[in-house]
Amino acid sequence: MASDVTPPRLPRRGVTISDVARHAGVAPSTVSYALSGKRTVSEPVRRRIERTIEELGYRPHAGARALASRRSQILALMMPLRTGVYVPILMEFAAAIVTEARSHDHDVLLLTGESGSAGLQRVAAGAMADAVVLMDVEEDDTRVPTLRELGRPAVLLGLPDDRQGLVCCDLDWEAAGRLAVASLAELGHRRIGLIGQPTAVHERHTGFARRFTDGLHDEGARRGVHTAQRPGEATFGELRAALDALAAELDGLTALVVHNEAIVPLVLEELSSRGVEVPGQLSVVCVAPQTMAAASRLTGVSIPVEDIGRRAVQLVMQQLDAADVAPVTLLPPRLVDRGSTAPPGR
Amino acid sequence: MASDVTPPRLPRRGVTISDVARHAGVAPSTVSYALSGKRTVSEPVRRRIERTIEELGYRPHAGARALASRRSQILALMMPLRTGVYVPILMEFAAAIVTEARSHDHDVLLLTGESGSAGLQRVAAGAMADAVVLMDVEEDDTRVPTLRELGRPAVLLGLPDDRQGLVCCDLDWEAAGRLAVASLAELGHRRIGLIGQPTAVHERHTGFARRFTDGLHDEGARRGVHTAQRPGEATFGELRAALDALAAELDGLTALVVHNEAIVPLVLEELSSRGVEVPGQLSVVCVAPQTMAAASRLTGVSIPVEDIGRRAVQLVMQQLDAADVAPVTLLPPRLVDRGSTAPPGR
DNA sequence: CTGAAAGCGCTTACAG
DNA sequence: CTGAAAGCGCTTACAG
Repeated sequence: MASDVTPPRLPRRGVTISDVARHAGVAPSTVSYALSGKRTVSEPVRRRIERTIEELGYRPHAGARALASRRSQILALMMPLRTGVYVPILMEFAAAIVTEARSHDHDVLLLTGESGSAGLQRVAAGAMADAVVLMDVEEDDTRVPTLRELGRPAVLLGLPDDRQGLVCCDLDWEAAGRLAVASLAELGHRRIGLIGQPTAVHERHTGFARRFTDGLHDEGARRGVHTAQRPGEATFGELRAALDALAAELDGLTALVVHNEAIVPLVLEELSSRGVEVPGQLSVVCVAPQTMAAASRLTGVSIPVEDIGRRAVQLVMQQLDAADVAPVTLLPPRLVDRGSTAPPGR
Repeated sequence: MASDVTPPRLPRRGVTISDVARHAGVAPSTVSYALSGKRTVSEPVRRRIERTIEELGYRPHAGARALASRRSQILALMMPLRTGVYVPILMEFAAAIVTEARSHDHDVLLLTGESGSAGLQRVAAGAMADAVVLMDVEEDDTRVPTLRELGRPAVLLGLPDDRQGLVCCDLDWEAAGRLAVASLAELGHRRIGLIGQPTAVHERHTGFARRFTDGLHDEGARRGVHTAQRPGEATFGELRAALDALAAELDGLTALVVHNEAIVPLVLEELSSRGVEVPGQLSVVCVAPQTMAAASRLTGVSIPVEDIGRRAVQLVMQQLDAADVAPVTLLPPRLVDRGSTAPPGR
């Protein structure tokens, strides 16, 4: 154990704002104002302070700042890791949220696991976080009542049934479902199948899945188009069964909508191994993030993951700035044509 | 805009430790000691305090605590999102780290993006985090010098070339490579192909990929076994080319090692569509987390993601407790037989 | 076993 | 345009 890393490395007393003030020949308050810009500071003084900060390597103590200003500059991100969710999308959300938060001078605290309400309580009531963003919100989400009690600025990614007093942000999933069907219907398709989210996601009553299928079926009904759906599970066997079931239910299926990121590559492979030409024999529309490689060959309703994440942070920052905020922000879906749809019939 | 959510919701002056003290008829310090356990508090007093805390819904102010105690109870997790990394593993690490951190009464601050050294600086020098865990460490990682300067407790997941004074934790990737070859060699295989990490990962000089291949080839050489490798990219076309190239280079290939999580399902599908029986005609060993569904049909060298993540946090906590810590902790790989290997020859 | 007090390092009215 | 001072809400020696 002779080679062990000698540890403590005590938080060596850092440079404080008073040190900076002394070296620059000003009062600590002036340093503070120079840093925050909340009061005008004369050019020469400001320059002197900036130079001193640089020289001494001064960094404001986060805790002290939080205590005095009543702002931690921390945003809590609750990201439950539930079965059936497509993890890369979660990470893309997280990255967008971190990036946008940083641009508002905030850091992001990551809460995972099932701690739900307890985590919210600890982090918000203890003033560890100024605000919170909740991901993967269910229709009847247990975190909602807690969130309301806390009375902290928050944004939910998703729409719970009871959203009184809360701010929500999401893709307009119903419009996405409509768009998928409408784009195919206008090409002349009359029998459209959907491979959707895994059963686990539906059973959990995650709103987006239901809103998407509602939009899709409703638009189909409005246009006299036959639609049918099967859940998408992540094995070839189940995928094959689902495709066969759709073909059987919709005799003469000419178009397929895939709302399941994990399955897109499998669908492509399966169709090609069956010798089904896309779009010659079957039109395919997928619902996936713009960034997803496997989806790059398919016409799709793109999920603007980065936009949603950034917007969520903006909404939370506006609340911190005491601005009025719309209770529901739904981002419109966009259809990106990548050539995998065509009029039906060979 | 009449329906807008009325915002500010000012951080309504919370209950403080003095409030609790007054209501319980004790000094604030006694409340503090009752909470921290750093001093004995008589049973009746402790009970009174606990009841009062419950009644008033008291939560210590994180910033005040950090300022007074010089501990933020926050662990920073640097998770660069680089191309070629398998995102679900990152999330599994993150989840394990959050869970273990919570069990040590710490929360996790998430740093992504390329902020590298700047992020470290801000978070550690500003006392926002007590310690840091770095993921996806490269052999010549630019964050290493900064980390050393900061002198904060830290653990690197991975082994940089220069690790003087640093604490590292990882799977023993070289042993994993040896184990994969040894297990096949002992069955009698003499020509073993490897589908490895994507080119992007190798080019970045991420140490684990090189250590794995070094171990694999070296063990092969020691045993007089022919080995060859190709990078694994995420499309069927490239996978087919790689398999063909391996078969050509190792005429009479009887075993395949797959060290690429994203590709495991594709490999299985491709082999089955080629009519190759596993393990009858080809033995397959994959290197993947135990939790990965697609790998559940293959004999594998399992990556103990959760163990590594938890251990990393333990190592960082030991440093915070001023304990001596081994500079390098390598977790041994484990072979899990799931029946996809057999002696060669039909 | 418990209390009174100093101090952690900032921000922000209050003065000038 | 700038300074002196109070205060944010805790923890931890110092006393008893």
